[in-house]
Amino acid sequence: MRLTERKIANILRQYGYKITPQRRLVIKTIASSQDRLTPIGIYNKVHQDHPNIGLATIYRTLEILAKLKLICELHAGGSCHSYKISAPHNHHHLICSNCGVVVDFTGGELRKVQQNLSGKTGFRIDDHLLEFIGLCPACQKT
Amino acid sequence: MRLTERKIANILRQYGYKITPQRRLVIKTIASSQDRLTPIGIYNKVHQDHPNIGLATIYRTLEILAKLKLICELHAGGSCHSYKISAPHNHHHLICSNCGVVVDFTGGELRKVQQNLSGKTGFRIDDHLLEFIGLCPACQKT
DNA sequence: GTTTTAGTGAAAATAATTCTCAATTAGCTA
DNA sequence: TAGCTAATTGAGAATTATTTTCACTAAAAC
Repeated sequence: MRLTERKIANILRQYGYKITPQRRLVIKTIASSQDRLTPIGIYNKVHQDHPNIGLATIYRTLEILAKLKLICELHAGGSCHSYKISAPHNHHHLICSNCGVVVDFTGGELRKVQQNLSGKTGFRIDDHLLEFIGLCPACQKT
Repeated sequence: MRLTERKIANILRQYGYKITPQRRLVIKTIASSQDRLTPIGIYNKVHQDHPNIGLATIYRTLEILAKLKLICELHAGGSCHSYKISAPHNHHHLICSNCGVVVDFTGGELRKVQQNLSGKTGFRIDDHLLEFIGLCPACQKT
């Protein structure tokens, strides 16, 4: 079920987007990173080997990938606007505030909370955001 | 337990910050708003009656209030960098994606999840972020 | 009231993001 | 395989968001 570069490319194609070398590079970079990456972080990584990719292209690609939910945006721990590859539906994130590593975990625990909340408030709840922040085992030692 | 303008002023004083008219205005504006407000949103509101307050002062004040956890930053539903007054510890937010109204709710449901996650991953978990996003009753009708 | 030091506005500086447009190219069609 | 067409690109300009600088002001302690 894990999203690979190839699967993402196929999905993009399905939606009518062209598969350009630049888009491949962005996807590969995100898919192969353990950490969350900012637009400029991605730019810097890609730029090393492909110095004439433009920053605007990074932003444009991220916009598409986020819209199709192929990547997700992380918020906790200071840095909004950083991204990682999506994991299967209903997953959340555990982020190391020191090294930035992101661990996915799944959990339907929120369904009950959500129903309860919806009943009490009358809101129609569409989505939620759950992130934990802390220190990974390696960073605790140092 | 609710944070009033006066309580916030006292806390600021305790921490050695001066209570200036500008800070009062920012605090009053946030404390009296049902919605989340962006820095510029706050600036615009305050600016109407007090045209010579500077935007930098808004940013500086928000920084202090956030550091002392007297306001909290909201993320879900597109607009990062918006703020509302803090509610008691262990509260989370339910946000209307249409009108921006924010409802606080409390819930210790996450304690178990957190312990479990900590046990499994070895992370030392320090904090978390939980927000629900949807449509409030009023906005569902229109 | 005086003093001290933090806080202020205004403008400049920096950072982040989006837009514009001419040139290029992916992917279809013959 | 070559040609066509619309989507995509890079470069830089434009816009927006945020932070810094600095001379001046004012809050709070005495």
